[in-house]
Amino acid sequence: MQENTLLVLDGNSLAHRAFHAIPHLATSQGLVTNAVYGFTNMLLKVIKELQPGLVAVCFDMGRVTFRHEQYGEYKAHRPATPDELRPQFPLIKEVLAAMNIPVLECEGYEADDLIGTLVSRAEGEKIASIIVTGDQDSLQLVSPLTRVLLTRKGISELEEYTEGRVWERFGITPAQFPDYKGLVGDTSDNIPGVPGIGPKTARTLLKEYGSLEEIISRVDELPARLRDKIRPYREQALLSKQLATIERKVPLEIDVGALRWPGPDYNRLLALFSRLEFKTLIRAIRQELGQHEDEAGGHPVREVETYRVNFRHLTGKEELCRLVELSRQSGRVAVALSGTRREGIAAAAVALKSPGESPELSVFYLGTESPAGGQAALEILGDILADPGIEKLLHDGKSALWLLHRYGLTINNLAFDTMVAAYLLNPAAASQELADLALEHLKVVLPGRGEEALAARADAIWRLSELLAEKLRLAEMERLYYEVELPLVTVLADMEMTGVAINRQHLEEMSRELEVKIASLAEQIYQLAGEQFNINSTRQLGHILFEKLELPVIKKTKTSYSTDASVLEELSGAHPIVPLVLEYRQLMKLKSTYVDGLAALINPETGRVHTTFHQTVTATGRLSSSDPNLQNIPIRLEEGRKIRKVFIPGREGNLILTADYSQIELRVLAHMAKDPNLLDAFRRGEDIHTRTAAEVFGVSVTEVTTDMRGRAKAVNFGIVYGISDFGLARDINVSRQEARQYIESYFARYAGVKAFIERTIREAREKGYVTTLLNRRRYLPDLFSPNRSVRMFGERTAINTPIQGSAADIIKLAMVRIHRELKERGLATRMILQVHDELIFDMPAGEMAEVTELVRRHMENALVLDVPLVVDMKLGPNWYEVKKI
DNA sequence: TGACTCACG
DNA sequence: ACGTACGTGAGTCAA
Repeated sequence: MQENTLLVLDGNSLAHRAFHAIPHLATSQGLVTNAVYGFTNMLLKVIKELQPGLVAVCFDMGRVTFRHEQYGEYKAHRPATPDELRPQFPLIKEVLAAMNIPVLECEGYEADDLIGTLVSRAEGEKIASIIVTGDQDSLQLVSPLTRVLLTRKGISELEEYTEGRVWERFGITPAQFPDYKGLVGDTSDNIPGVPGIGPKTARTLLKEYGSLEEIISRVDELPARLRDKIRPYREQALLSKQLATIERKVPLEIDVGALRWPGPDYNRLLALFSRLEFKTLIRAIRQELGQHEDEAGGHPVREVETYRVNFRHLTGKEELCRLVELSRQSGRVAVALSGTRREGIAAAAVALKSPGESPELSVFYLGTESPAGGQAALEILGDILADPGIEKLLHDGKSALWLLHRYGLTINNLAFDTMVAAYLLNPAAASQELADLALEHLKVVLPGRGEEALAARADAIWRLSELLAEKLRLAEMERLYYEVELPLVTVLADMEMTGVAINRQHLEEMSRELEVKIASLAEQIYQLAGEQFNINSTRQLGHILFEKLELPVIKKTKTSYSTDASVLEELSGAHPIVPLVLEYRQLMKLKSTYVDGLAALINPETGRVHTTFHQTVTATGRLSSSDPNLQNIPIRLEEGRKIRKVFIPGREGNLILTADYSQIELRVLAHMAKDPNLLDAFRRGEDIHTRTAAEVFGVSVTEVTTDMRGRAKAVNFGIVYGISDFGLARDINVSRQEARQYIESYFARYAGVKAFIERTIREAREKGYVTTLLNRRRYLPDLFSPNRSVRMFGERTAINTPIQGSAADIIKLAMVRIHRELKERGLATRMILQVHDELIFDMPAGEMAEVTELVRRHMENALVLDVPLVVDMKLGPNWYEVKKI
């Protein structure tokens, strides 16, 4: 700690910098926070680096300062503070209050003057100062005891100015800054200076004469050219200097000693950050606090209210049996597990309510690994979890199911999952971790490790369940939660555990074949390039194509030449190396991601891949899949499509059944928009793209060419994505004007769709969010961005999310019902994958009639829309050779 | 870790 | 004069 260092920040200057440096940031409720975030981030960073003993932040106050009295035009052309920034100042001051950092303001003075006054006083007491600002004017305050950190492009990069550095950079001493400004002026502050005198002349003059006053008193010595420039503007120059001079004697009552910094009020800070949804900052603070607590013999941070709960560590058989009793009496338990999928369950904590007891909520800890009673603890846990008469509340129930899986244990009656509930309340949140939810909703910091941490988690799950259940009710998402998302947790767990069988021999064969092809392509590419290089490196490839071979540059990326497929396709005819690179890329992708990547994830025990489905990741309500991602297995190009041959049924005599919704998103659109033309097309069972082509091109359905249909298909896609002429033009390779025409004639023929789009955006602006058919919600803070392109992005999202999200609602509802009926009927067919509009099953051939009927019935009737939902089914010995049935 | 590229719906 | 299609995850390079 630098006990005798004073850190002073220019609040106004830094807030402005942060506002312009941080692209856009807002809470889920639309509160704009970019400047607060940027400012806070920077503040925490400098404090951490500099460890100052004294801290203050200065702000401007009052529109009129003493400088305006000296010169009415001072800062006359300064643009008004943006509307998005102004309300962020009080928030910044709240952050400072929570940080225990004094805010200094004085009527009629600018932040600079307060800073000047503070550092002058500090110097008087031999205290070193560091000024952080984005304003060059402060450089005049640099001295042997005072340094300035100036923000450089953005806000987090700071450049340190000592006396030496000021001289190097500007060729003047810090004290000469006002003189310099007096000559050169400053357009941003509307300080006039002397017309015709630029930085170079000013520097030379100051080097020779030292000060502006000296220059003026000896103006006759100057060469005629300069003399005539300066003489008529003597008064203006002196006034300019006066305006640029920082006042160091502001009548501040505060003493430098009073700025001694006691450190932050962590509780207040965390509560504020959770209100502002600064997740990363919260995590950083929690981590820092964790470190402090771990320091042996160090001082635990007492002012932080880490959440502590009383709990009982159960060991004896009797006590454990008693827990089952208590759980039954309670009727519901919140359970937190610790451990990993590799190593198993290490411990569990159970929270339950004992009527009449005080406190009502009791928490129990069970060590499942301890030699004494570990086995018994696990059995007791298993009994409680399996008992359908006891409601289970968990955070991330699917992970818990996986942890229990190896012990042959499961959960019956999963009554609440806080992770999934929080996701519905704000699907765009960066994290749904329990610690973050506890902070956001319960305003407590969960402890990091140990028995008390697990106990606190169980307790928090109980409290969050009650809180989030009420929030779901208020948001009218109870049906979506209890009928779809919550039961889906178990469905997804079953799908993951079943896994997908893989033909490993076939996969290895493909790997060898690809290896040979890739090596041969690489050889040919090196030949044509005249050297060996890494074809995978876009930088090296760019060098070869655009520098060595001098091919025309079509497109640039932020950092260099673009070499993506669209560029290479355009260059295909220009040099024989280009098509080879395209083919190399394609095969390389297949080998590394799909062939070798997939092989690496085959579980040696089951011979299958067990993907993870993520239920709380996407902003729209879709699922995602990882490790491996089985939702992006190639299909569009034949070479890649062959990968699907390795996805096989898990048992002899089984088949792969696929069932996909036909045009589900356009059907959802037809239903939501109630457009007569679109409704009619689907009710008649027409080919939707052909019909659209006929409408847009004004021909009869029989006259539609392949090309017309292709364009119409792109228009239909575009509508769903929130269309733009630019995007459409790029996609189908026509002029922007032509794309514009297609869109116009589309909207002329489908006026209901146009009205739907306008209505959706309007409602989104009014409410701040959009909803799906089952009332799934997505907040759209982008709609309120001051940045036009961000705002338009928000508008496209407003269109796409209800459509994409409603399709997700529908297929999830179908999945829950299909899973339930397969189970009820005791069928051996297993649902193994979901790919957004498609379900894939591993099915005994003998169950075909029953299962196809069941699947179709649930998928087509998941929701009743104004148009029929149509499902296409395919059957085969693997995922490649499936034939329509 | 971010940028780039590319696979899917 | 901008800068754009919506939603994901994985592999690779290069700092």
